[in-house]
Amino acid sequence: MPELPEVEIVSRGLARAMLGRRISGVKLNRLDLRFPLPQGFAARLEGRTVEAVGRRGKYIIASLSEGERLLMHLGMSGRFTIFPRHGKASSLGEFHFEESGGGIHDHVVFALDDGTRIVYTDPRRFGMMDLVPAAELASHRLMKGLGVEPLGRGLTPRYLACAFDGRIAPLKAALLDQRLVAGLGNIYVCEALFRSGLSPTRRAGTLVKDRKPDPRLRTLIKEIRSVLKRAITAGGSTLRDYAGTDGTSGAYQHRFSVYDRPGKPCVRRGCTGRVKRLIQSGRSTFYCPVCQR
DNA sequence: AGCTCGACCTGCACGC
DNA sequence: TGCGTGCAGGTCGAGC
Repeated sequence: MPELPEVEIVSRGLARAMLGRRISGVKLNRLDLRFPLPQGFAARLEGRTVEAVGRRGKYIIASLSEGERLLMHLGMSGRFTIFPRHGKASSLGEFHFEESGGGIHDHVVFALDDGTRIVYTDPRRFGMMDLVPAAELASHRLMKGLGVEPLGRGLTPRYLACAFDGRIAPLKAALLDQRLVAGLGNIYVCEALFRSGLSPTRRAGTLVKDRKPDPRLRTLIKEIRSVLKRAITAGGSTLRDYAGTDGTSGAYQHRFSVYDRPGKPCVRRGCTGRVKRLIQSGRSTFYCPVCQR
């Protein structure tokens, strides 16, 4: 799935297509995504104007007229594709407008007043959508527990020291915990830890001394931001099914140092280690046991 | 409270 | 070719 960089790119793509547009119609092919779509979903969207599209963690939030907020998550395999009215230039290649949104996993289709269609496709249906009044967004059960934005001001060595203090969970697991930092996923945690020279198996609490941040936390934050920004610039990472809203693949997967490279030599200059794969809390971790400590 | 694991769902790559 | 197995970018909630 999409992690923060991929979600950010999708969010920008949606903003480009939807900003200032009125939703003229909504077609629901399936109501059962990760959670059932809320009552009256289509009717509550129709006629609303899109005033903003943004991201919080891995959630995309569209602000609609009359104070409605459309909350969306792509899960593992969710994807939005934008079909302009005269959709000939899309990188998806040739297609017919009438056929967009008719695929077996095309669950939701938004039609905009300028003829654009936006299709939500999600084979595994781990994604979700919900519609809530603006005033209730912050207290939404999926929003309220989210931690700081990794690219925002809130992520500081002091914050991480506070979050990690006393925790025996592996550093990898702590960074994947959306309640601490919102938006990191399996790929970019592996990559950021590699670049930081920190072992994913180290207990998170070992980077806190007397409630003060270990200097390596500053490096970790720097590398987290660096890897996320580079990935955004590269258009995200495409492993299987991620694509931007224009159907194009990302390119960051070609830049992985450790992710999905088990057995390959460590790319750090002078390091003789090989990338190792192990399972942590049910998910693959890739790292160099020699230079990550 | 913190942590791990199973469950959710489909598709694909692999080995036999 | 066909089938079984394991794996996949996430995260919620049960159970220890």
